[in-house]
Amino acid sequence: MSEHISITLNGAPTTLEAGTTGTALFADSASTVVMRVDGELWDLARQIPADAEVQPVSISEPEGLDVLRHSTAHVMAQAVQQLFPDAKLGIGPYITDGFYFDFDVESPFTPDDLKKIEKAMQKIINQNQTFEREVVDLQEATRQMADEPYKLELLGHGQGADSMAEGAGVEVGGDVITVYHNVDRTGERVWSDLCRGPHLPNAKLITNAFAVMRAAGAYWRGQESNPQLQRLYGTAWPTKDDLKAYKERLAEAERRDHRRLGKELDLFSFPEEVGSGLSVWHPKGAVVRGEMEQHARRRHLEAGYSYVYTPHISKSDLFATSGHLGTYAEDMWPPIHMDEERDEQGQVTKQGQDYYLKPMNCPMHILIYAERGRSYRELPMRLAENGTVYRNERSGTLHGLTRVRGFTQDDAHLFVREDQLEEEITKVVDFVLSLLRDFGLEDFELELSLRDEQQEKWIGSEQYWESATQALRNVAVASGLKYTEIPGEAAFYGPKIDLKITDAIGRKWQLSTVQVDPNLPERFDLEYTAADGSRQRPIMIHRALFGSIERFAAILVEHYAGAFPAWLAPVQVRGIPVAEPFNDYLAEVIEKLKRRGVRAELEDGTDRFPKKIRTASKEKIPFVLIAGGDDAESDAVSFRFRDGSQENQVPVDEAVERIVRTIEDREV
RNA sequence: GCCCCAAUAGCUCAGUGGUAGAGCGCAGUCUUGGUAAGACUGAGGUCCCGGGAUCGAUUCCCGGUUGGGGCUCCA
Repeated sequence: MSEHISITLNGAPTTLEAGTTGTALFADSASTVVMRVDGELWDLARQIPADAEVQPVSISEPEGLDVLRHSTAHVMAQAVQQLFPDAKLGIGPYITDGFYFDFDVESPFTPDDLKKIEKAMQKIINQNQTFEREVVDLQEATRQMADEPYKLELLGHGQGADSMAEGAGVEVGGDVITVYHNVDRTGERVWSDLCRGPHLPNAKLITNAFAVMRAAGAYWRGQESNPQLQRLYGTAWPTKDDLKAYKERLAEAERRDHRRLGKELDLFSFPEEVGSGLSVWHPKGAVVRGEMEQHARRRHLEAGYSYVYTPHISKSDLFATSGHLGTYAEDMWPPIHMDEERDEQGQVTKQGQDYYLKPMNCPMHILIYAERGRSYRELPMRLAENGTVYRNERSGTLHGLTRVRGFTQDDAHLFVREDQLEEEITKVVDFVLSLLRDFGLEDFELELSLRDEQQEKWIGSEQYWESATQALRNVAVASGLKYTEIPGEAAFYGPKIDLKITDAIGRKWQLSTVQVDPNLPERFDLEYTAADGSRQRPIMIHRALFGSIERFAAILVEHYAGAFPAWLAPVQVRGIPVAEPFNDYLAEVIEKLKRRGVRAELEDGTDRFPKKIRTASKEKIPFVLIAGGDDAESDAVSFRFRDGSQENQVPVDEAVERIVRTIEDREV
């Protein structure tokens, strides 16, 4: 005699016997790993309540993958504590493409340990362990976690428990406290963790499509003042093929890595003698960079920007006025102390001065504005500079060209009247997008950093915030791009819009930033004379487009995997004669191209023909021109393109035109 | 800055308590006839730097430099 309840299953009303679990309901769907009950993810083993709205969640959909990875993290932690009984548990959430788990252990994990852990995990998985959910009260949770100091802290015991670390939400954070037990075939609880869940019904769903990827240090709760734990990163996928595809994706990213390609293609380097995070650009890299700069420069001039040049170094007063020495000092290089004189006793007879390398260009541009009185007729005034700045980045943060200690910003500062703000912001964002598209980037996302409700944090008038925010929002909407608003992320003086791009293999990069700033004009007491003769204060817009030219070049290297479009390619054309007798014939063709401004060269070395083809191919040269008997007879050349395709006996003049046109049109 | 790992020829990397190797690249010679590696010969090394224990260190230990993976931070 059983009671029935009605529920909504996948949107359709249906009835069930009371007490039915998800396991029973979805018994014939092997890929279902959890269920969504009234919008929340539940373990299948839970009983479905009356009137619930229920949907199955498959292992291969995003939320199912999260669960798979979270459960794999539990299995890993179980394996670690099996092998290292003294290891204390930190947190173990799922992340993009995988998961991690933090441990407090005596000594860090070795590569050998990782293999052992993986093995132990496989053993556990093969045992068909299940995950059991237990709802407990604080007291019971405390009792069960008595040996886990970090878990106790999450439960609110100990210090610092009030500030929740990111990721801690997977441990606690629901309405109730739950502990998950790993239960073996005999029904015995073999491992437990404080955890919100949900989990897979059975560990065997992990199959063998998982891997422990690497070990790294990580601070407890992400705070430097906290103890450093050992973090193990892992990944898990529904099938072995998915895991293979993931590893292939990583391998592809490695092949495209700008540090690797930068060396292989002889673009740039970081000489140890120069110093950490400081790049030098070799001839080929300088071509790519130079083309980028040249093109951007032309576009800027067309858009009404004026280029300026400013020094790399300045007396401290400038950065005191700008406020950088107050708020940004930690990121600045230590000062150079100049001009101090002392007498024989070592007493200072002439006071010295501190000079700083500039961490930003804005103060310099402001000085240009402030050099003389300005009229409202001069605004907007758009000052642009490829300005090299130096920042004292912490050594551990440096990374290839993307995070360095000296880099060149394609920086611009726009001085505008308040009534011009909205229009100018619109123009700037449109300009940024249009220029980035010239470089073959298409996949953009915008991020609006706005103020929040805490009024006292923000300076400036209501009207100013209103119009600046509205301008940014309008332009975001009009762009048709995906955008998110982040309240509270604005600088204290103004909102900003950041632009992120996704490259050819799906990685996201933060590039351009447009920031509204009435604060620096205030600090430097900037003015212009308005139409009515009154003195007014301009508003500044900071804008970097590539962000850092070096970093942007690196992004392009990775985006194109080193195979630059012809207009950016260090070598655009290589002529390869089929055999030596055709050297002179081909040399003439190359000469014609050079006269048209094409970066073309003749390969007249002693390698044999196929070897020369291979070499050109490895250098990713866009056009290989080949000439042999058939070509010479008909006053033609043959194309070999980067993809291996070819086109034979193209008349020389046509070939030249085609190459020149491809470069001019910035085609691939 | 903190934790871990690494550093050997121009590059990628083997290797060793008794001062060192491969492939590619480079140079030379002989070659060169149609789309990803012709053959041979050769040059090239302060085994990152400094200190220590050792009869002896590129190898072991300590410190530093640079790079890498993370944490944190960010263009």
